[in-house]
Amino acid sequence: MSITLKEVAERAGVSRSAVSRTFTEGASVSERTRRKVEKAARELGYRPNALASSLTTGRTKLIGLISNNFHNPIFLEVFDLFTRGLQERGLRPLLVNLSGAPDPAESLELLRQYSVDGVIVASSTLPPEFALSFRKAGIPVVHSFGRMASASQVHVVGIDNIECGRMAARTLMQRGYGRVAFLGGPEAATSTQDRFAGFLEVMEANPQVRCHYSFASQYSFDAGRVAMTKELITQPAEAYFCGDDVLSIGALSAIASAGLKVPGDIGLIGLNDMEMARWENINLTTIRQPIRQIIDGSIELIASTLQEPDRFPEARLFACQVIERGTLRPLPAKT
Amino acid sequence: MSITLKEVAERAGVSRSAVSRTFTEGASVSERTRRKVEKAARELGYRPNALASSLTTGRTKLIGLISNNFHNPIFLEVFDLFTRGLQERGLRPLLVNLSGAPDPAESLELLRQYSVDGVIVASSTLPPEFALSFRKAGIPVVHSFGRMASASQVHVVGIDNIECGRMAARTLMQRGYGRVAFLGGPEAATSTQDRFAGFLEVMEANPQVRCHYSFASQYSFDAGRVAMTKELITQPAEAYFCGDDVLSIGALSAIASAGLKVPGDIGLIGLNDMEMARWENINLTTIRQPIRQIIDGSIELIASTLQEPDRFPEARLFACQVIERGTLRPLPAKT
DNA sequence: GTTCATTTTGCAACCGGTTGCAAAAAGGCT
DNA sequence: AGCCTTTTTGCAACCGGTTGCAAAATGAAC
Repeated sequence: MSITLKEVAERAGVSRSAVSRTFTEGASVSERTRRKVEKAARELGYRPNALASSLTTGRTKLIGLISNNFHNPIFLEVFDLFTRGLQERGLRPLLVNLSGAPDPAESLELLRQYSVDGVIVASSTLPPEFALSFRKAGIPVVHSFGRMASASQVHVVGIDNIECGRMAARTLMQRGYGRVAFLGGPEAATSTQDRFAGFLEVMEANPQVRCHYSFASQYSFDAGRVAMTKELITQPAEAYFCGDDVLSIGALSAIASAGLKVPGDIGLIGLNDMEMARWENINLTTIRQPIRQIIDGSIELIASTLQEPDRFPEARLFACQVIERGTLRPLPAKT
Repeated sequence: MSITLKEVAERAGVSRSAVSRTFTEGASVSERTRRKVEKAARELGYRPNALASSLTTGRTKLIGLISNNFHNPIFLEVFDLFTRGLQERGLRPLLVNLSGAPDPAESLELLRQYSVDGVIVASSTLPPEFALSFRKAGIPVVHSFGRMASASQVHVVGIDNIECGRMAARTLMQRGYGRVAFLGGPEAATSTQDRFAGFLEVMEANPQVRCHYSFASQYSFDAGRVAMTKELITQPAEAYFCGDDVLSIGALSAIASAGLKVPGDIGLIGLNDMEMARWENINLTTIRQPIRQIIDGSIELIASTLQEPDRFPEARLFACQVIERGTLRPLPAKT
């Protein structure tokens, strides 16, 4: 079916090695044979079989891209940037969807079977141990959007979620809210835990402000909507820090349905600054997570780790920033 | 690094063929050796190398998943469903992002190099010729969300975009709008062309209604916003059929910014029924495209084509349906 | 035209599996 | 036990490449 090395060799009147060498960076071939081979290859439409060569070279240029966040619109951008960035470096993303909760261990075996060169775990909810299992199997791995453990064994690229929690709390304090709440994603998600921890830390330093919390079942519009609806039944807070923009938008929707106004009746601050947050009909005040930098950093890191597998584990954290829009009451006038 | 066939064979005290056969469906192995081999394999943590075996079997179980729609939130769901569905059948999606406009021909070569078993082109904007180039190269291909050409050479799964255009036009007619417009995606997109054609067809049968049209530069929020902003500068129509929900939402945003009301001042109907369309703060009247069926159908079709490569090209089209929400004026009361 | 260093080339073995074939083992029957 | 059929097994070749090594070709220097 496909053209092979041998056919090109025959047509060019050289050995198979000669053909292989013409297509191998930095191999020794004379100008004359190179031209003969290239001509024959062109005429036949030959392209070396990447899988066959991987057998001897040990490199497939395949990168496992694993995620379980297929309900958060921000991840469309994440996939876009990852695939583009990997492609530009000649790497091929093999996508693994962990949403249906198939056994994570199984995905390791799967990617081993396909001898991927490396793995990117793009998830803010998977525990560090998951990424670690790849490293233990000798596969270079980067955990994007992951939790930064102090003595981490794997590369992590992302943000300081604890600091984001603090930042959100401080922002609410500045606005003078007297009763606030944290509306998190799934309690098992490391990102939720950390954002919550940072939030609480600041709140404990401000005991005059009442504070409570609840958790949505997942990072999705519907879950956010359900959680906020529950809040509205009992006594809602004056302002909420939602653990993610998509939750915020679900919450906004619940608030609108209840006939309440934002930020008049209830204030809201999200996290991520996803595309929809700036849509005029949403206009969400939020904390921006620098997606592009996180992804570029992740790709850069996995690429370097392919060259140098025993590279010391590293954490790259990027600063976040409050984006002022229309879902929090304005700062009180300066005295 | 990794455990190989040979090591398992030695430990189990059998030949390499015996080991290979234990892991090959339907090969002849006695119960006794199978057990010996399985024991040895388990102890060593052996997994056959999928790439190596693909060399002889000619099957990689890799499926190229190609798209250029990384700015339309609907595609997050598309990727979710595709990856899940493929995984369930033991197929692995190799993702190719055509957004950065890299040469389409290059992506064919790339996927040939990785000897994918088949290809799914998930795009409503790529021309039929693109999918065709894979078929010509002998690679099974399904074009999802593609244009149904009458004598198509490739499998197509999707909707009848022309009929959707008609449906939108009829819906606007029923509401008694006197001046309507089509706000399409990129003019080069087959889906836009077809939706436009259907729309025009009905409008020509209703010459009493004034009608004009314009096109956004791509299927994205921003492009929709820009296009509608331009419309508002000149004399806008009473109601618009937007070629896609994401355009509609951009348009909604432009309308809101101009201080106009929907559906009071301007009516809007979209196409897709993406998740955000039902968010209360958007609440878009739209035409639902049955994503799940399209994707299940695509996967089913590519899987069958792997078995039977010369299967006759087939088109599977699914019906669409108007979803009534809040961006069109209500039907006039019955007389 | 030699001689020697350097580059280019082909041979053959290998990467990790699969598979046709013939020999060996097992099973059935008289 | 002997014969025949069926199943199981290992050998060896192959899939499409790469690569160490030694031989052949080239080029430089004398």
